[in-house]
Amino acid sequence: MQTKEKLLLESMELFAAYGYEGTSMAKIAEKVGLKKSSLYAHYTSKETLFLDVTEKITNEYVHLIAQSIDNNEQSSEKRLYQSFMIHVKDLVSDDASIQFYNRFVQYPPQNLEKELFAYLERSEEEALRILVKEIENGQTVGEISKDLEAKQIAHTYFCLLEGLSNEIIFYDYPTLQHHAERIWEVFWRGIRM
Amino acid sequence: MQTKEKLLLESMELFAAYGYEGTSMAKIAEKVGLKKSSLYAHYTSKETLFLDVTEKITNEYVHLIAQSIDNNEQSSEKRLYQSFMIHVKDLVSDDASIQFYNRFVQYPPQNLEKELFAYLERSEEEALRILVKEIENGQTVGEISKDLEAKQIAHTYFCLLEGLSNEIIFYDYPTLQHHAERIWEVFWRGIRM
DNA sequence: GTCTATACGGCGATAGAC
DNA sequence: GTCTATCGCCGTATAGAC
Repeated sequence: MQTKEKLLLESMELFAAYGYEGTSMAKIAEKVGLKKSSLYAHYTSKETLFLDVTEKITNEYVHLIAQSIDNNEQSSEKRLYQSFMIHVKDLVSDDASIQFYNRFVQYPPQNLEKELFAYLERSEEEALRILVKEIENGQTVGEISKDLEAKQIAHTYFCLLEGLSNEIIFYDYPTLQHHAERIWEVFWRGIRM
Repeated sequence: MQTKEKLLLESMELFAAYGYEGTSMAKIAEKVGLKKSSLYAHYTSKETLFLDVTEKITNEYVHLIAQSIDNNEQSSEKRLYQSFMIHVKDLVSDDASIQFYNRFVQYPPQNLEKELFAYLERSEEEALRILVKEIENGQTVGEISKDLEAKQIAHTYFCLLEGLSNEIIFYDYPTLQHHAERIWEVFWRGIRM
């Protein structure tokens, strides 16, 4: 792997775990196996490095949502459930890119809010669009109630995923997965025909 | 107000907004109206100040949950809805203590994880206990489905609140409130008799 | 209890040799 | 592109006068 790629990956993991201010260029350098001054041969500043990571992660996020929905399940219910559980699996398996995304959506570092927001707004809209499409499909085939707006349902879906992401810290994999299944049960009862 | 009280309050607001590493003793001092060296007459370190804030906030959090449930509505549905919307109102009205709580539940500062966790575990359990009690009551009087466990429903409830807290950054008050009402609709459909 | 002054370390970033 | 050396700044924290 190229040094620059490695730099993006390793710094992303540190940012996800310790935040922007909690991650120093020295720590990144150590993880990559360089001296910190060498990092500046690849990036002119910590800020530009962070924003490059952000760009990469927001693109991956949209891709992940699209792919998880595009599974081989027959019914809309099963497709949505599969997608939901894939996301949960990524959460609990310590997927750093998901953690990076969730962390900085909520708590952008000072002075970088504007640039960050530009990336995140784009990906949030795109992810919502993908989900709304699938839900409308479920409404058309008569699986999902037409009393609710597709957008409203999609918002609830993401809201639950984000809520679940907050609980990783308290529970282990089997517990959270079980928990996610119970939450899905409540959600599905809420939107089914 | 005593200096020490003011110190707790003002530093809490800064921690909530900018995180632990993002908040310096100098900034806290400036907000309180002191020089930063004077803070050390009240607290021996930034860490002990932060942990004192944490203790205060976790106590307040449990109190808030208890109080919001203890409203004058007649039905279980209305009591739970009221409580949900009070929490949402606090979220959108920039209630710093709620933001402090949510932020550090998810992203504890390095080296303080253990101490923080001790406080948070206690308050999370207590808050869950309070909600479970109200839900069981709703099941007894026949408003809420007995097909679901009360604990499972309570978890979903908190999960939605936490998910909603993630969205403050994107929406204004009326939008988020409307959004919360729509989410409640889905939730209630999911748990009602 | 609050101030001024200061210690000391870590931070992001740069210069220049190889 | 990576290194050593170094800069200037800001972080937490302390000493001592008032």
